[in-house]
Amino acid sequence: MTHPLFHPDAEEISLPAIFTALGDETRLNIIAILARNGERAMTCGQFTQLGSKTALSYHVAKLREAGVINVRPDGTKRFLTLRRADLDNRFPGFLDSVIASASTMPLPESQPPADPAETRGETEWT
Amino acid sequence: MTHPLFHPDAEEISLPAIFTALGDETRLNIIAILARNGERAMTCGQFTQLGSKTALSYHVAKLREAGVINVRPDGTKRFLTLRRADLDNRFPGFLDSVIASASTMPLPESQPPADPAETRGETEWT
DNA sequence: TCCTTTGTTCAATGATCCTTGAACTATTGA
DNA sequence: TCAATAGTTCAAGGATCATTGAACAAAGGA
Repeated sequence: MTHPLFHPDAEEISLPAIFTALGDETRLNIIAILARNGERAMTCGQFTQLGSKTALSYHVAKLREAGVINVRPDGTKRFLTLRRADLDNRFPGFLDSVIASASTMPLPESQPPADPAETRGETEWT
Repeated sequence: MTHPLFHPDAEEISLPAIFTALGDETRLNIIAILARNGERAMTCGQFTQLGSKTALSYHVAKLREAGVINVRPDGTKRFLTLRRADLDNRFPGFLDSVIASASTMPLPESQPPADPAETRGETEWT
């Protein structure tokens, strides 16, 4: 990456932008899977059930630009995490209720078990 | 109205549809104003600050079709209410967190004081 | 009855969205 | 150095979206 990936500052995250980002089934599923995975980071490659490589890249960018997730490049991979702290700080209770509601939705298919190498050392990332 | 207005059943309300409906500033403002007004119903005419007559009709229909609001025709008016019970039942805590978050957003302009005749007897409507 | 109020419908327009495949970049491992 | 991996970018496509003005419909009041 010549440019670092753009992430909005916490105080710039807007509610309509979040809703727009979550108003798509693929993206809502990404969030649901991320939440289900605890604090561990995940790579785009773990979401192939949800769409093509290109589509995922597109949707992940939307979530990032809306401020919902953080994307940290590492080698050829991108580690995705929910921006829990920022969202909780800005809209307390909102993310939890979204996750709780989203977890009642069926996922397209269960994900393959995570490769331990892919989540190593990711829990302390902010 | 030759047809009664379509409203999705409570169990048909989908999360992506709600997000899509709320992912527009005009519609989010409608919700914020409705919430701020307590349980009282409001008419489209009370939202003219948010857009043209035609635009409001469009956005109100979107919110209704997504299951976020109830629209009850009465004479030449339409009384709008949040579908609090249905949403709370289906996605507990979600609406409250949306309202709490949305209430931190500035509204385009303060609404004129409600005409008492317009809210008479509306609090028990479900 | 006629006029006003309130909101809907329609067609048109431009914008934005989502998906696709092909081509590309960057990094890693052999 | 060469090939594989992981993901991005681009252009094109069709679909949906939001806004506008003009015409319309339904109800209520004078």
